[in-house]
Amino acid sequence: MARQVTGAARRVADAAEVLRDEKFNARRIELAEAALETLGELGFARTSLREIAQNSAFTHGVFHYYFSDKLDLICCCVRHYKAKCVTRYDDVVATATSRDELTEGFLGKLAATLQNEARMHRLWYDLRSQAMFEAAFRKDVLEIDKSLEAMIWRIASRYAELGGKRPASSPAALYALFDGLFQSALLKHLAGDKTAMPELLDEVRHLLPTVC
Amino acid sequence: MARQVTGAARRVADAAEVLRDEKFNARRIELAEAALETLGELGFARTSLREIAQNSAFTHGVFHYYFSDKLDLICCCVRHYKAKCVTRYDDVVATATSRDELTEGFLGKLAATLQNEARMHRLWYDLRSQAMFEAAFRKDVLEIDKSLEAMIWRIASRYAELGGKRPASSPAALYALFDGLFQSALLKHLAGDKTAMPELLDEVRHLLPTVC
DNA sequence: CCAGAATCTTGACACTTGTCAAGAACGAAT
DNA sequence: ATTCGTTCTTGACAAGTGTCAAGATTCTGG
Repeated sequence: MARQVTGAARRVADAAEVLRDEKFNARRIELAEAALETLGELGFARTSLREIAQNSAFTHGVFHYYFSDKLDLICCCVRHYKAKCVTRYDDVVATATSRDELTEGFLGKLAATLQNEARMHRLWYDLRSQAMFEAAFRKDVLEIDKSLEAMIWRIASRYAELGGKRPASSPAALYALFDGLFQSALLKHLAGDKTAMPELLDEVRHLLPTVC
Repeated sequence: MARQVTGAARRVADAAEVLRDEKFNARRIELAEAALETLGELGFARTSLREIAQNSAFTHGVFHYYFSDKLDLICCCVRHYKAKCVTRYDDVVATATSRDELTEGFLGKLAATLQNEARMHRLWYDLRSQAMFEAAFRKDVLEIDKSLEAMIWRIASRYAELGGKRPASSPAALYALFDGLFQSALLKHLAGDKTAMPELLDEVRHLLPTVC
């Protein structure tokens, strides 16, 4: 019977495989991030593997080394997307000690993200609507929606708490309200409507006291 | 100089041209409706002219006879879409004489449309998100959004009026709220979540008194 | 230094796509 | 019946696409 691998040798071999897996996953994430850039630029409908490759450090064949197919890549993108934005307002929530402070902080971040991350947001709306057609995306998209709903709930809860109250509406309703206003503002903003931003901020400023 | 056409002959010629234009437009609408069927089935990303043709009485070449290109066809579809759904609840608004009656009527129609017209609604969300990428769609999509906002406003106004009140929120906020809840319910419904419908109806039932 | 494994590039294949134009089919006027 | 205009079909073209596999390149372990 062949000599068995010693415990130490086994641990070394295991560690090497774990490291290899980590490198593999890191590359998958790198490719997913490149894909998100292109998806954000062109949208789901017009994003090809060759187009993604052109905006990355690799050529189109590499995707088939790391992903079973294009759909697998896009699913990885959707899953990775979550980590990008569901804690956007948490520092405002954590540091605000008055309603005015929370309002101004929240509105400041809202304005910044609408202005500076418009592509990422429209990508989110694109992917979410694709999830209605593509079953493979739904679980992750629903999970992200849940996280975003929780994010809005943390803001609303804190705002209400600072006034000695509780939010008047459910998490689902508050998320629908703020997300819908943001989406509408984004479409107008992308259409070049200069009033989109001030109207959004104004609307949210007026709504916070009434719903929380 | 050649004899001029008589007034009667001119009128006949003009009438013929008007009739020809009407037939031409009627065919454009017919093609747009066929396209909407396929768009509803497959989504914008996966809808080709050949696919549309297969689900119509024509072959792919006919689209280039009536439309300058595929984008022109899709724009016609978006414009035509408007006529389909922005008066969905008007008869409920017109006939209800109490808040309970309006609520039950509205919820009934909401349930029916979520159940029976799910594809049309996901198409709307698809087209609206495509409008963020494709400038040619934006004007029409913003117009449809305006009409839908007005539709929700008519319901909310009437509901408030039946209680001797006025809505507590703006048209934009109410539309964002109800549209967002509906969109979320649609995604869950399409994902096979049986609780989507009852949760939506319950949420709306609870919200109406608080926002109107 | 070398062998083998891992990683990536290249190029081909089959297929799809939008667009275009020739011409077939149809309808209307004479 | 014929001619002309309208409408539609057919088929081709160029370009793009996802996928696959051969092989080039790089890295690692012995």
